Amino acid sequence: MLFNVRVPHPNATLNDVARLARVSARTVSRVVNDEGGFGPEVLARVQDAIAKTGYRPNRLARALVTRRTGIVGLVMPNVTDPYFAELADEFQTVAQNRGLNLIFAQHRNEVAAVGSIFETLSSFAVDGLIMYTAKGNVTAVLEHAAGGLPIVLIDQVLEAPNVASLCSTIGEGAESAVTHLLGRGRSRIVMIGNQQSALSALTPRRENGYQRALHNAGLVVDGRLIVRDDPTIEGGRRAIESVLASGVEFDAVFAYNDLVAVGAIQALSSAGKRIPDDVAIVGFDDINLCAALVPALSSVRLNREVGIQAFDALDVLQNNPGLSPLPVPLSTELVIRASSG
Amino acid sequence: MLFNVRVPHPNATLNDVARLARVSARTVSRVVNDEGGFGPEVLARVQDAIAKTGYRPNRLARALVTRRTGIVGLVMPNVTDPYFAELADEFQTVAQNRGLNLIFAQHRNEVAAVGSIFETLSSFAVDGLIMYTAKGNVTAVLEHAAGGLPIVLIDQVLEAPNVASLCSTIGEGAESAVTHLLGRGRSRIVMIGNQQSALSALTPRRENGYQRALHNAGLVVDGRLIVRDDPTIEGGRRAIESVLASGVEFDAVFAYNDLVAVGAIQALSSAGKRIPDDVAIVGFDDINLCAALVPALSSVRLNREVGIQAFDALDVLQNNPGLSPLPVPLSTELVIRASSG
DNA sequence: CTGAAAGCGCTTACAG
DNA sequence: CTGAAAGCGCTTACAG
Repeated sequence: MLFNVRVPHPNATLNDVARLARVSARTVSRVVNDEGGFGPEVLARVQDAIAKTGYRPNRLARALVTRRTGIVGLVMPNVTDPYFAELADEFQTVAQNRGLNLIFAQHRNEVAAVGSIFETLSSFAVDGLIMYTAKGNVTAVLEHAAGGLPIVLIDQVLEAPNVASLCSTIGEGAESAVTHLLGRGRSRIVMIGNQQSALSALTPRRENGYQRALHNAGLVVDGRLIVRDDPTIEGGRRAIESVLASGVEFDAVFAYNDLVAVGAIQALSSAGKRIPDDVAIVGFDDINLCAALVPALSSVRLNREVGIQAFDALDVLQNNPGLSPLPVPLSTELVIRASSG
Repeated sequence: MLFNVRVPHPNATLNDVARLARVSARTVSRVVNDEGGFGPEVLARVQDAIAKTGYRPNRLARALVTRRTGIVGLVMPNVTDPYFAELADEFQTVAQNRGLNLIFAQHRNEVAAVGSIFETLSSFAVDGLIMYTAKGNVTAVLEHAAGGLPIVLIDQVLEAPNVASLCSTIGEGAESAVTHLLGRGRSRIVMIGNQQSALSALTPRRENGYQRALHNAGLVVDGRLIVRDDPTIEGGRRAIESVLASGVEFDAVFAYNDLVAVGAIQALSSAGKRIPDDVAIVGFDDINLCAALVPALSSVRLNREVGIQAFDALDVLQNNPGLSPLPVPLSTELVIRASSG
């Protein structure tokens, strides 16, 4: 039938190209995917037809048969946190370099959100998932991994088929930060922990590192120096205000993350304390803001190769269905700046 | 043929369900999409079969025929900027509420990146694009819009079929900020502009607003008070340092954005200036950080309904192919806090 | 109320 | 070196 009743799509298809080039769809497919196995004359005709029609492969149709979408799901607590924003940026860069695309989803630490994110992403047949932990998502992870979905879990250890775990050495990083402060002659170090993680099942790795550092230096932990609040600027401010109000002496602060450190600095400044002269301070995560502050904030930098490592781990899972790889540690590095120099 | 040689997919399909429920695929489709037109007994059998097989619709296959993927492309300069991170968060929330998913891409203000982003996203047959401007992307936008892709452009005006423009009233916001400072008795107001946008084709809307506010107050612009640098903390610091070094008197600062304001505050504090006593300051964008600073930073809040407006605009474009809607203004609102109180 | 047929745009065996 | 056929998992007309 020469006259098609249906409204033709504006976008040319493989068959349109084939017709114009007077070859089969199979041959066009070979050219498009650079498979070789066609003569120079045919190649020229096909290329010409592609140019004339403005043909673009439909990746949906391709994915339906190859079972590879080229889409990876990135699941995070929230991008509003600068630490996660910077990570999202890195994952985006690595994905782009590898010709992959990212569907982005936030779970905001709500268990229900994790469930629907899994539903949605797996219905799009994503090639895999890279996800940051939300409490209580273990069941959903296991279920979808068992169904064949490769999942790279970050900062959560789970040994199961089709699941890879990358885990930052947070405890070690915390220990090195506190050891650094001790080495600078500070001995009364406030530890600002995360109130929320204290409530969760996760062990407080920063606090453990803090304790080990003191122990290694032959010091005992003074419980009055350990405070916990929200992992935000406001939380840091409140935490330091409470320590100041308690009248306990201190000469350094190790904060749960950089935002907490910023809040601590605010509270210290308001109280007339000078940094680092009166109080040295070290944050955690080493977000971009650290270097821009005055004084610049020392911090524990998490391995920013995590993007590459995550996609590598995904590759391994994809090429070895059912594999249950060992957890991979991600290194941490103390970055010393003026706030504790 | 009862025995299939191919390895069966772990995931059940519509046909698997149909076979088990002893109905046609068409009927299962009706149930899954809640189209009605089936008896209660059939419904029960199908639901049962869906439960037994763990069937999940394959959205790729559905999209291939419906020509709706449920995926929208979100294109931004970069998420590392807290302003865009907060916007990404908002778009994400609205998308989730509407049952849509976001493929996320950053162009980092590189023209080449915009081109490849368009290629990729349109090959996935996304339902539409929401994008923040990169200089020189007009051709690519027009080309893909002409091809039928609905595009919502934010902070860039372009009248073309299948393109909607949402544009913040940045000039008005700037004007209100400066008028507010004048009303607080400040008359020597430093304007920190963006060096980069000065070089681009975009008119410096904040600077225009600044000038209008002074003009309305019967004041003349002192060119020595207008400085330009990068839109970053460091840029703000450098800008104020240069003004301080020049010896020109000033009693207020209006900054290109909040990060610039933070840098300005740092430079002012280092110089022993008190805020707002010696120098009042107003930022732009009203990122979350503003409220957390001490003193809290006044800022111009851009309409944070932009998420809803963008998706609404996309809806309109999708339902009216070829439409070239009028640009929609997005309101701005001055948020007064301690830094200029 | 239910189903058989065709097709979305591509790739995968297979044949020559 | 090239092509005809079948099929990925779904929906869209259409028929009864």
